[in-house]
Formats: sequence, C-alpha cells, structure tokens
Amino acid sequence: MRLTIDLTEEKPLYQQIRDQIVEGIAVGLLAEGTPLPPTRRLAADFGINFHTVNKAYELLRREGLVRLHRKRGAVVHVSAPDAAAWADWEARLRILLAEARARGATAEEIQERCRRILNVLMRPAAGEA
Amino acid sequence: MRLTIDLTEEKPLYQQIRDQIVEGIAVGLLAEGTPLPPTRRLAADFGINFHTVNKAYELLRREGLVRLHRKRGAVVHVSAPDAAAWADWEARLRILLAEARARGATAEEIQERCRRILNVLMRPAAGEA
DNA sequence: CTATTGATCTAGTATAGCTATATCAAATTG
DNA sequence: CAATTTGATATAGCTATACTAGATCAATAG
Repeated sequence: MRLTIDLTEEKPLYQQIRDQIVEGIAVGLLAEGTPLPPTRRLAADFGINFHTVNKAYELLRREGLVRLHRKRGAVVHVSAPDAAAWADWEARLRILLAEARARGATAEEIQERCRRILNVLMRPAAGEA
Repeated sequence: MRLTIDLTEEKPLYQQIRDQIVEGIAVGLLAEGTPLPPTRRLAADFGINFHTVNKAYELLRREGLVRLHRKRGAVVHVSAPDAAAWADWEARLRILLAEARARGATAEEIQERCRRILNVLMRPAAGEA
C-alpha cells in the first residue's frame, strides 16, 4: 500500500501516517496480520525522523489497530472498540455532523454523504496493496 | 444557552468554545441573529483570558457562522458552505468513518449511529436558550 | 460625547511536533 | 550462541501553537 505525507499540511505528520493506515485497514488493503514497514525504513522513505513514524505506530497500538513486536515489527491486529472508544468516536462524529447542520445542510443530505463515503470504504480493494 | 469549558481536556479551550457554539446553532438554540456574549464577559465567566474567546469567535467568523461588529458584538449569521468547505468536511468525515470500519463496525451499524446523532441534533430545542 | 466591544500589538510561559543522536532490549535468523 | 533487525527509551534542541497578560486602537450604539 502506498503511503505519502505532505509537509505543507497543517495536520501533524504522525497523524497523516496514522490516518492513512486506518483508511488502509478500513478498505481492506491492510488485512489482519499484514506487516507495516519498519519505522526507520518508512521514515527514510518519507525523509523524516523515525521518531515521528514511531509516534504514529504507538498511536495505532493504543487504538487497538496494530501490535508491535521487536524484530517482527508492526503488524495489523484489529480489536473491537470498547464503550469508551465508541463514546469518544460518537462525540467527534456529533461535532462533525453539527457543523454541517449548523451551516444549513439537511439531515437527509448529510446522511447521503455518509452513505456515499461508506460505499467507497466498502469497495473491495483487492490487488492494490 | 449554557457554555462550559474543561481545563483538563486535551482539546484547546478556543476549540471547546467553538464546538459548543456550532452545536448550539445546529440544534437551533442559537438562531440567526442571536447575539453571543461579549468576549470579555465570556472570558471572565470562564476565568480565562479574553484573547482565547476572541480566537474562538474569529474562527467562527472564518467558518461563516457569525458576524463580528464593534459595539454590537458577535451575532450568529449562517452562510452555506462552498465546495472547498464541503470537501474539507468530507475528508474529515471519511477518516472518522474509516476508523469505525477499521475496527470492525458494519456500514449499517455506522449509518445507524449517524442517524441517531442527527435525530438528536434535529430535535427542536425551543425554550432552552 | 461616552461607554462598550472587537481588533491589534507586544511579550512571556508552557506544551506539542519534529529532528538528531545514542543506547537498550527483545526476538528472529543463521 | 552470535549477529542483526526492530521497537523502546532517553536527552536535547528547535519551532510553532496555546494561553495568559496588559495596553492601545477604532468603530459604533446610545
């Protein structure tokens, strides 16, 4: 799977990396057990410090999406969200949806956009890894 | 409308203020034309610096949700999002939905949660201002 | 005119993000 | 066992962001 970073983005580099891996898992490009590149190699590819990649991996570990081993490296390992994780997620979703509502979008229009995005995320993405 | 801040939150204070006002507009507690408290007064109520409230208001102005006048103060004024704003919003939504998908939630389950939150946001909240 | 309110400027502190270097520890591999 | 790979951890320095503090300016409602 192809990973990229954008130094001009306001979004932190470790967050960009984390987000792309999350999307990769969501669409199935990164299946359970798939190894991620070693932090040093990915950092070298990006031309950034390996601590930054480390931070992204550590974040993914805390979120329950990867397992980290010495020598074996980082491996995709999904664990279902607990109640607290769901509550946190819904709080963030609530703010995002409120933003659209506040600016005049109808509930139907918002739901349609959610549906379209989920459709894309559900598309089987085999052979693109 | 009741506004609060939490100093122990990781979320920046100006962002907490902004998010609550966005939600207030979304649910209809803050209708078009409603004046927001003066920055100095709100800051005093919170026990924080008025520059922080100023930052929240300025953010809301940039987002097209309030108009700022001297002496008249900040007033709710909604403007519809343009294409760029929608694209930005969808990008953020995409990451959030991907997060849930990555951790095993089905598209139906995710849509149901979106629907439930929108339901709450649509509930007319008259008389609670 | 006066008082209120946002706009702007300077400045100081604390924290976050990123980099750089170095070392440690586990575990795979030969 | 020994060597190598890989994440884990520690220190330090730099820049940007978040927040505070105090002062001043400018529009404008009354």
